[in-house]
Amino acid sequence: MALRHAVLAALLDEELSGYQLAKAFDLGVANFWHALPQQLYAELARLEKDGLISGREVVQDTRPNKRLFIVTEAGLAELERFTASAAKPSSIRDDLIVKVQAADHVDPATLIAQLTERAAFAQAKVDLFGGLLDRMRGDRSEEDFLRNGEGIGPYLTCLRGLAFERGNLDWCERTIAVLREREAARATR
Amino acid sequence: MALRHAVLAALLDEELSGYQLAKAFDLGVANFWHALPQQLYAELARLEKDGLISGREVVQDTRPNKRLFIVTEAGLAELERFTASAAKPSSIRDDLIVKVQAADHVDPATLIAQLTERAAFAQAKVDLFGGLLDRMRGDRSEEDFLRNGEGIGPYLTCLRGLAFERGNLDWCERTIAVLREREAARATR
DNA sequence: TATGATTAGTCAGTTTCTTGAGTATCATGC
DNA sequence: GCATGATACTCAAGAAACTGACTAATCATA
Repeated sequence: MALRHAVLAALLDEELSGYQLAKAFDLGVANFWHALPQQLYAELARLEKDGLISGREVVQDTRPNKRLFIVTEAGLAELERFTASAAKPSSIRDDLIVKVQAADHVDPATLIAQLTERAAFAQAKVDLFGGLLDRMRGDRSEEDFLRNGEGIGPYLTCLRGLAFERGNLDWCERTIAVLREREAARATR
Repeated sequence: MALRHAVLAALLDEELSGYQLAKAFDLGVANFWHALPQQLYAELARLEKDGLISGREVVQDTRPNKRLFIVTEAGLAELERFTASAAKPSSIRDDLIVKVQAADHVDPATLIAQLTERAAFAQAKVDLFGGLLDRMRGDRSEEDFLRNGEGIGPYLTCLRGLAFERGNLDWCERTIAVLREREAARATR
């Protein structure tokens, strides 16, 4: 039951529709969780049923109507309770790392192609997160913003996302370089 | 079906029992995947049924008997196929980051406690991975080992694990510092 | 004027992961 | 001499996540 709390946390700062939430949780801005639209709509229904969020219908004439959700008092209390509960340690779960684990038994060129693709993806995320941080910070310095600003939660999680993707990028580049060097060494042997 | 390939990759370098695998995939050395014993035993059974690994009974007199598994030719081919298939981008999924996302609405002291705990955990992992890397590398330099050594797959994945935990550690410490400073600023206001 | 993309969602089915309990033997420490 | 923990594994049930298909309107573009 952690998606539950991720949704609550996302709805704290803005009133969002299921559709908007889905965009945020899809590959993109979701630097602190990931989920598919189906999961989110289901979770929103459960959260509303349990009184942790409340939705209001917004009638639109040019677009289909939508429902916007906000966190209730009960929802905030639930988040507070969640925050105090023990967190399980996060661990990496990544196809690409599994592939590299098998590096000694598998075609290096294939691996390099995969790593290159991932590096590009990571770079795009780094740029995206960089931009998001700039926007949140406005014209203030990071130190000033974090000391005195409002809404630092999203900023801090975005910082983690940025560092994570930088880590991905560095590792991909390093690994590509290693594999290339070994290929070159093998060719001249 | 990625646990499947994670198990195959883990069995490439050593012949392991389900129990040993479980230890590796539990909180500990599993720097490239995570799974519980029940999942692993089930996956091993499936893999053997599909002919991707083969097990042999080892009779022990002081301990319960065990079955050791190795990857078959078919298993290696399956890994090769997997390596060439598209990898889905990995994303973070972490309770603690959800909690920090809600930082503006939640008790800072609770958050700091959680972050401190996680920082200690991350530090332990950093130490563990550092030691593992030393052992794999032996007396060679990292450059030399990665250029000419054998079994660099596990080394490279361990490097990613190390960087990831360093990232966790840095972020926890930074976030704790920010929360403390804001607490102090609030107290004097 | 089709074609595809975007907004806004729903439904069904399957796989994967987690929780919890249980079995059995042997070694170690108090 | 009895509790604790390690080795080695199994079974069942439930929660969470993923796959894939589907409705229905509007807007952009070629």
